[in-house]
Amino acid sequence: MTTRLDTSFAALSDATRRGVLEQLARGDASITELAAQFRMTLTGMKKHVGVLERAGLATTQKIGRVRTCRLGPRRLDEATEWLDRYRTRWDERFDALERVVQALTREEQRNARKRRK
Amino acid sequence: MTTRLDTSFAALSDATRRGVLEQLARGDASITELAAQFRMTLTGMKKHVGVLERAGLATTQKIGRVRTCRLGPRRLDEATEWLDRYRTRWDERFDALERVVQALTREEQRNARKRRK
DNA sequence: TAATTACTGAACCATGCGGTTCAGCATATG
DNA sequence: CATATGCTGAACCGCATGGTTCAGTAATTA
Repeated sequence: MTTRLDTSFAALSDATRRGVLEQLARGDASITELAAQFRMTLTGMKKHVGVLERAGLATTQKIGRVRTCRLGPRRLDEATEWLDRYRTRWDERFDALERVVQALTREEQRNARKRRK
Repeated sequence: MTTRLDTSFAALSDATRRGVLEQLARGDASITELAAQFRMTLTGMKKHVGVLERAGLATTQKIGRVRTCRLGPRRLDEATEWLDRYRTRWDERFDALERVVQALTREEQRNARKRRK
């Protein structure tokens, strides 16, 4: 089973596609324009845009002979949400670890003082 | 060129690996335990752990014959950072779009009122 | 109408991914 | 010592990916 989260993260795992998203955030662009900017074939760029489209990160519309690409619905929320939830637990875990380390350190210092006595 | 961001996002694009991370957030685990939980070969699970390790999301340590896996350094910050930066611009863009739409709507309403006169 | 432009689809290629099996090797356990 | 356990590496499989070329088709422009 391949979830939407899978396709979102997979779409983001390519530098070219992240670049395209950043470009689209600055304004709509045609396939030709994107292909030129990233030094790539039209066909190649179209595939990347297809991936972004399937992940819901971009939408396209063909008017006349030019296909205009723009940012899609805010599907990134899912990815961000997962990272946030996960990072929280991660941080909790590291904080707990730190507390243990600090406790051990204090213990160590007490023992050191005791030894010096 | 394949950046660290690439490998981070790629590592997160698989449901099994995200599951492993969630599991590790609840506590350390051996390869055998993880393999059992996700109904998979030891070899298969080891590969997943390897991917997480290479992405800096997990670390492992072999003591005796068991390899214990735990969460790695907070490498996720990079991914979160990118998403945040990107989402900001995204939202700005959508907000701008909304303002335009609203402006057009108000214009439309004014015209409608004018027409009714 | 002729030429150019913008995209599209099929086919191909090398590489990598997710997963397996199988044959080991090292460490515990009886 | 013998056996079971836990992991590891190599090799394989089917399929997806990132990219290309080539041969179109449809829309503009001269």
